[in-house]
Amino acid sequence: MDFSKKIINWYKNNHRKLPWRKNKNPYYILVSEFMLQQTKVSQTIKYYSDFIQKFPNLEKLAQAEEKEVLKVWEGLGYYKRAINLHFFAKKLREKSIGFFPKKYKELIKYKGIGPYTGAAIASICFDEVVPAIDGNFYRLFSRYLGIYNNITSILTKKIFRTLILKMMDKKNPGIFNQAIMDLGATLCTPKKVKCFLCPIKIDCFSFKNGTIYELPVKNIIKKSIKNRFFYYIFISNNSKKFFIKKRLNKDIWKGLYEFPLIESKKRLTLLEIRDKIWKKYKIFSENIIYQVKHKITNQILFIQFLNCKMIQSIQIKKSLNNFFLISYKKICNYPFPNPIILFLKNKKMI
DNA sequence: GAAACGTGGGA
DNA sequence: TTCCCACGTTT
Repeated sequence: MDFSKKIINWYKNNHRKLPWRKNKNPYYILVSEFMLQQTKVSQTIKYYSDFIQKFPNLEKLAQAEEKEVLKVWEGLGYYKRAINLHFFAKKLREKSIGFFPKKYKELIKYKGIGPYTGAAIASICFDEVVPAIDGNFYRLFSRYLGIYNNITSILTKKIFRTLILKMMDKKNPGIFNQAIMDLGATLCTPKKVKCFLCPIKIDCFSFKNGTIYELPVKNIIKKSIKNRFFYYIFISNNSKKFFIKKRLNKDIWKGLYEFPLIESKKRLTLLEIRDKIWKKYKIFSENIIYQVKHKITNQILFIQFLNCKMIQSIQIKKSLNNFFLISYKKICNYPFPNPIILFLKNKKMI
């Protein structure tokens, strides 16, 4: 039995039962594949059903506002994915209702659909013979074939693509792709491999040589970590409203909402914070009422929240003219970054 | 080609 | 606690 036959047989009996695998509806695969970019299956499952319930099809997604889409995405990270997915739905509706690109080469023209996602959709939904090469593929094939090239280099990626294309099952490319992913996710894992259950171990280079953990090879470039100090001002009044605005800069959390902010490269004393808040917003702030350390790849955010009583005056309105007031009841309509969610939970507002 | 973009889990 | 790793696309 050849490689792809063994893989497909194994898949028939051992595949994971995932919510988006109930049929080949391209919209379901599209949503799941966007969520799965840089995200584990277990985390995706928590969001997928809510997303489909809220936006059951492309048309409903296209009609939605961006902040509704981001609200369902809240906490999942890489928020640009949600914006790109929404943009994709709107773009398709411009062409004609019901249209969905079916070819790999068409799919990867859209923002947010790269070689992996394009191939996953084209193969699973439309039976195109293209490998959906994700981290599982690099791990599994480098071990199986004994490839010691650095998998982060462009040349290696091309080599993998060529080799895998030859080994693919030409009749069931979608099943083949999903089978490799499942095998990589459940048996041929980064740690604690389960070779004893593997259907292809007898031909596996690394299994035969007892060198499973040598592969895959990747060059890890250690990057310096940037510290950032965020001071959020929670300006609330008696009628249970507070100021927020949307983050627009080319920075983290684009599209999410936040309170008025003072950012600094260094830690500030309470006096310095109050001074900066006064200079920027013409507001007297009070105390630090919550703090949280938030880590992102290559960044550590030291976030403190200050409270502040709202006094009606023309000066305040001017200095906060980019901000708008929302009531506590409307919190559920706006997407916020995780640290702000933590703050709102801590203050029992959600 | 390198850096940016988030979160969760395990050692 | 802290560190390290896993996970695709864009610019």
